[in-house]
Parts: sequence; structure tokens; C-alpha cells
Amino acid sequence: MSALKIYNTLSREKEHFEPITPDHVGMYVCGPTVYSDVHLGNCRTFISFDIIYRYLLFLGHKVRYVRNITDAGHLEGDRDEGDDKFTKKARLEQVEPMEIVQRYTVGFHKVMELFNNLPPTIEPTATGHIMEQIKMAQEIIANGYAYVVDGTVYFDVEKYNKEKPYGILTNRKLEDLLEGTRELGGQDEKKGRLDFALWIKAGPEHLMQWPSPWGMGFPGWHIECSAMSEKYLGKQFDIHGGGMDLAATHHTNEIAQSQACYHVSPVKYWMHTNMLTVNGVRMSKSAGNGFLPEELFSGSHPLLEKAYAPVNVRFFMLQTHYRSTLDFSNEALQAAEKGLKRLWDAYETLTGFVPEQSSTGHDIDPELEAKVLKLVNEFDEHMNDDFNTAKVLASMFELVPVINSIKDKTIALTALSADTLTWMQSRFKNYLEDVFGLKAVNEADNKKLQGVMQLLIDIRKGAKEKKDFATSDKIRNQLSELGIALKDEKGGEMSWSIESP
RNA sequence: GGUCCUGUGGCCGAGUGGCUAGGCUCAGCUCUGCAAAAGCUGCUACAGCGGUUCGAAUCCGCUCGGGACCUCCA
Repeated sequence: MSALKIYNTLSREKEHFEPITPDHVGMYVCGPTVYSDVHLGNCRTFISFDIIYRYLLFLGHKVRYVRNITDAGHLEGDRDEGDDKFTKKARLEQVEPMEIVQRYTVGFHKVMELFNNLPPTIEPTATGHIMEQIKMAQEIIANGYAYVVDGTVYFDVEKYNKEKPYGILTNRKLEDLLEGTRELGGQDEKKGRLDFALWIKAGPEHLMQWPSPWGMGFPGWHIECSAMSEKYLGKQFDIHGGGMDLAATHHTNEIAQSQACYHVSPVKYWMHTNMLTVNGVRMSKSAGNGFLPEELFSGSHPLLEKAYAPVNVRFFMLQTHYRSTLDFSNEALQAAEKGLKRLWDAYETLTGFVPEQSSTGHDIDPELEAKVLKLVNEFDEHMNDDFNTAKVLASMFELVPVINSIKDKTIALTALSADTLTWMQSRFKNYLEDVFGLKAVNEADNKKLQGVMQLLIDIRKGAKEKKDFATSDKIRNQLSELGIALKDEKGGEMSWSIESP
């Protein structure tokens, strides 16, 4: 089996993945700022990293997966001025900032669960780590890379850049970055145009503030991730992830802070997921083209033609590589919905095969056997190539006709060896359920319903034998109106499934 | 202006220089009381122009188009 390769933003190439501590992986992913609902674009990132987390577990690593909740210190603009997002929203709704935080944290967790994302192993909050952030700012000051102006602590980018390349993550030169920045105004207290705040002095209007060596204030946005990743994963850890939009500023500053504080580069592999777009334009709150997960699940958004189940959306995202932009459209989503149904039906069929009944030797079709083995073994290859879920799915889809042909007895079950069949069954389960986190769109595990359905199937079978098509059609048509599809299989059997909403 | 990404068949999308990804749609056939599903077959594309090569969607150059980041957003 090939070894896992990960595309590292830092080196701009795929690198062999070797954990700093063998079999143990530390992964930090930038989580949401909980001042409003997460939209579908945000979800894409968390779904991508959920797959990555699951695959690392599948490979046998012990993974510490840290994903923060930003519940303080994220300003409206990055000019280190104005209200923080929580204060603004709280004032608007006349509630406590922590009520805002609570509401959207709960909502975020609910959405993550609906998408079948596993929870991270640690989910730290910024407000819970004020002390750590203050301490880190103090050390950076002591090391000479930050300065205090009237109760606010700034990171000295230009000084840092003399020793370490500040723009290393996105391959930018300091001069180029300076060009894109506005001139310092007369009222600015920063020394350099690119300097950013580690700690910000609070005015009386700020509802969230804490005591510090520099007076009352609150942490800058970037320092929380540096402080919390160090606390739980150490000064150097394996993977740091987030959306691509965070690389240029947030992650660039994280690297600078950690370097200035601990004199080491904090992260071995930087991973960035690409954006979700609508009509080619990035989905974002400011563009007003964001879909809320609930709008998607209920189909209530004006741009949606129908409702889409969370698992279909998850599958839709898996058909694209995480580093490619993914364009959202009804057509694409409906195609994904049909594709998942086809794949999942085949998976359930496959699960129903009993390998003991298959061949022990002479009936085996060597060509088919080789084809199946090749495709099944490719799953790992594709995932090891920077988590290429789209290619794994393509390999699976190529196996669907084989599975369906065995079901229809066009291909004998004994054409495959018992070992191969068992292997295929376990790999499908491993990938579809464990790694991809997919599940049946509509679980029909209700025992009573199954009994009722069996009864209807028996009656319909009897009617068909008597060529009483009026009765048999009535059963199928009325079930169809209820959203239950009944299908005649080859050999007189019948199957049923609950239709998508 | 700077740093990058990108342009693939009706749509969505994967693609490590040579071996037609895959999904959806569409058409035909088979199966079938009908329906649905399924199976088989067909639709064989890589923005344009040059270059490197025995051979390029894949490498290089130029042109044109789209997008992201450099200002809050995963």
C-alpha cells in the first residue's frame, strides 16, 4: 500500500505524511466565529476536515483533533478598531454577548451533527483561554517582537520580517504586501502598516473585556489559535487546516506569533480547503449568496428547487477534490442525489451477498476477479493521494454494474472468490460509512413498518400471480403517493425504499 | 498593481506525458403485464496560438476568459 501524501500550502507541493510522533497526529482546524449562523460554504471546510480526520483514524493513527470556537476578539474590520462581532450583535438584539455565543454554538453543533461530522476531540473557546493568550503576548513582547501603545499590544511585522519571511505561507514579499495596504493615518498608533493587534484596549462600549497587564481589553483574533494550538498540541504539531481565505492573513499571523514566541515553525503540514461558489462567485455572508443549512434541508431558499438531505450534500462535496472550488447548483445537487442513491442501493445489495455461497475455485472468472480487486485496492491509493475522494467514488461506481449484475444473476456470485467478495464488502463499508461518513438517506429500520411492508408485498405478489393487476397496481401506486417506492426485482422479488423529500 | 488558482464533452466534475475517470442528462436496445430499477450500446472533450517530445488535456511561452487573496468571511 502506498503512503499518504498531503499537499502542503507551505511548500506548494504534495509531501509524504510523517507524523512528528509516530502513530500520533495533532490536527488543528480553525472553527467558526459564533456570531451568526454557519452557511454552506463554512460547512464544506468542516466536512472536508471531517473526512481527513476519519481517514487518519482509519489508517490507525491516534488523532488529537482540535477545532476552536471563536467567541471573542473578532473585530468587524481588521483595522483593530470598532466593535467586536459579538458586542455588535448583542447590542442589536439587546442580549448578553454570551447569549449570542451560546445560541450559535448550539446551532453549529446541530448542523455538524446533521452532516454526520464527528466532533473534534477538543473544542476550545477563546474566552476560556484568555490567560494563555495574555501570556503569549507577554512572551512576544519580551522577545522583542511586539510593543504596547496605550493599552494595545501590536505585533511588529517589519521587525519580524528581518529575521523570518513573514509572507512565507502565501509566497508574498513584504514589499508587495505593503503596497496593497493603505498608508498609516495621523491617528494611527501602529508603527507599521502591517502590524496587527495581539491584545486590544477596551473602551467602555465593549461588553466583553478582561483585565490584563496593559489594562482592560480583549484578545486579537489571531492569537487565540496560536495559544490554544500550543496548549493542546505543542509548539510544533502535524496538521493545521482551514479555509483558503484564512491563509493570507490569519494563518500568516499565526506562524509569525508562534515563531516570535517559541522560535520554531509551529506546523508541519498546512492544509487549505477551497471555496464553495454560487454561479462562480464565492459564497460569503457579505455577498449575500449564502445558503443556511436549514434552508437547504427544507428547500426554503428561493434559489432552491427542492429540499436536499444533508447526506446528499455531503456526497455532493465528496465528488470534488477539497482543493478545487465547487460550484453550487440545483442541477449538480440533483445529479449527486441520484448518484448517491444508485451507489447506496448497490452497497446494500453487496452487503446482502453471502460470501460462503461463492466459489472456492473452479467457477471463478479470473478477468472479473482481477478487475474487482484492482478497483477495490485503488480506494487506498486514491485517498493516499491527498485525499482524492472523487477518485474513490469513481472506482466504486465502476463496481456498481458488477454488483447489480450479480444481483440480477447475469453474473454468478461464484464468479468471484469468497475472499474477494468479503474484501469488497468490508472496503465498501470502511469507505462509505467509516471514512466518508455517509448513510442511508432515509433509515427504514422501524420493525413495525417493515412488517407492514412485507404484508403488502405478499398481497401484491399473490395478486400478480392471479394476474389481478388492478390490486397490484393499487398497492404500488398508493404507496408511491405516500413516498414509498416499490420495485419489482428480477425473479419475482420486490424491494422498497423511502423516497427523498 | 502584487500573490496565486483556473478554463475539460449538454451539465457537474477527476485527471501522475502514452492505457477513452466517474456521476447526471439524452438516444437506442434488452429485461418487463405496466411502472420503476437494472444491464448493454452510443454521444470520445480538453479556451486559442506556438514550442519541447516519437507522443501533451497533462511540460514551456504568448493571447483571451473566469475566480480567489492582498480589507471581515471556511
